Formats: sequence, structure tokens, C-alpha cells
Amino acid sequence: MEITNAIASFAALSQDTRLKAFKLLVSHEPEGLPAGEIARQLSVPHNTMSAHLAVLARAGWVVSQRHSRQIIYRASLSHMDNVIQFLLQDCCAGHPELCASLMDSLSGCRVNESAE
Amino acid sequence: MEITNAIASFAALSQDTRLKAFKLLVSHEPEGLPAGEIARQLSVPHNTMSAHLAVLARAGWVVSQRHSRQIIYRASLSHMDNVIQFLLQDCCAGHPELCASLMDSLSGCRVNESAE
DNA sequence: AACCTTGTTCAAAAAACATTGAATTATTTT
DNA sequence: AAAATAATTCAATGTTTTTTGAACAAGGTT
Repeated sequence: MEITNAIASFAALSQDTRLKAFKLLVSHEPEGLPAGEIARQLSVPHNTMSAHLAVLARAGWVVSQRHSRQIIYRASLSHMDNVIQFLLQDCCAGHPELCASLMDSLSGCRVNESAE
Repeated sequence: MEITNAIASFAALSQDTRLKAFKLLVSHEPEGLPAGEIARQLSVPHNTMSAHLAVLARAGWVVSQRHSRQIIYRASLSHMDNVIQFLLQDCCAGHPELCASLMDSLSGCRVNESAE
């Protein structure tokens, strides 16, 4: 991930409505939600929400797909992965102990692993 | 991590000079760097850099400590851990497969692990 | 075709943020 | 105690972002 991309990604999540919208979409994976439903749930006017969703989409956090009259938004988990990788980049190299601690915190999610 | 805190954290990294400064500090762990040296390496005026470092510190990305005339800044790896946990929060629960892929990408950093 | 629903785009005003010259604080050296 | 060094704070300016009423576009329904 380029630094320009990372800046846009962080900027996108640095706003209350957008961060909430993204979290909402993460918790509604993989079905997604229509734009209007997101606006309703967050009590934000439609056009305001639309502008925020456009920012999230431009940054890569969400993807959208028209489904008859509605436009369904979904969180992009792979983008989240990319951003986390960007943060960890120059870190793991010199400091594997941070990665180890992160892996510990993630260990509750382990799936398809033989050893516990 | 509270959402207010997360917003401030993302806002702090959504600016070119600050993101570069943080990355620079990450790659200089655990010694850290004095404020002036950071400004010099990024070709930014001292006072501008000072303002940016204050934002990073307020958000929790960096910590500082006076050392005679200089103020040494260090990246806070634990804060980075917290932010990543915040992002993964409502995600792992329903979708362990993302965590699995993340763990795969982190596997190169494994340390103190018996099985490869 | 007229109408309703769902969403986006436009434009203009308000609010928040970035930048930097000048002044200030803290520490060491002479 | 004066000077030099390292860094922060202040204040003013310019830039960007956020918000929202109004207009527009696309897709269905009657």
C-alpha cells in the first residue's frame, strides 16, 4: 500500500459518521446494507450519508453494488487487511515481539488450526 | 478503545508529515529520535513539526521524554496494537477467516514458536 | 407516461485543520 | 548572568472538510 492510499484510508475513518458506518457494515458482513438503511440506522440525512459513503468507497473501505433500486454497501475486509499490513510494515522486521503479542490477541479467532 | 479515541487516532495518521513521522519513529524503535532530528529528516520547519508531534502524542501514537535539551519521541507500539484491535473488534466474531488470513500474513514474524 | 422510491451530485456556508513568523520556555555552556 | 541550543506556544492566514437544501438520475409501479 502506497502512503497516499494510507493517508486517504486514515482520513476516511477519522470522522464519526464514517467510522460508525464502516463498523456497522463490518458487523453486517457478508450481506451488506443499502445506503438508505445505513443513513436510517445512524440518523443521518440521505445526502450526507451518501457523501460519506463516497469517501469510504474512494478510500477502499467499502464496495457497492446496485440491486434494483437500492445500492448495497459492503465492508472490504481485504482493504482492512492491507491497512493493518501497512501499519505493521517496518515494525515486524525489527520487532517480532509486537507481532507475537498481536497474534496472541488474535488467537481466540483461530480456525482450522490443529494445535491449540 | 473508545470510538472518540479511535477517531482521533485515525485523524492523527491522516496527514502526510504525521504519518511519515510515525513510520520514522517505528523504524527507530526502541531508541526514538529527538524532535529536531525528525524535523530535519522530513524537511519540515521545527514549529510545524512540533505541532504535528503534539497531535500524534495527544492521539497516543507517540510518547516523549525530555533528555537534557532534547525531547526524545518514541512510537507507542501498544497504541498501534490497540488501534488494530479496535478495527478487528466486531470482525473476528462473525468472520474468523479474516483473522486467519491476517495471521498467515504475520506468520513471517513468528518468534518463540515450536511448530512452523 | 406519470409517479414514487432510492440514491447521488451540486453549490454555498460554516467549521476544523495546516502552516509559519515571532515570541517564549527550558537547559546547557561560556 | 549572558549567550546558545532545542523545542514549544501564539496568532494570523490560507486551505480543506463537513453539512445540507435543492436539483438530478435510475429503477420500479400503476
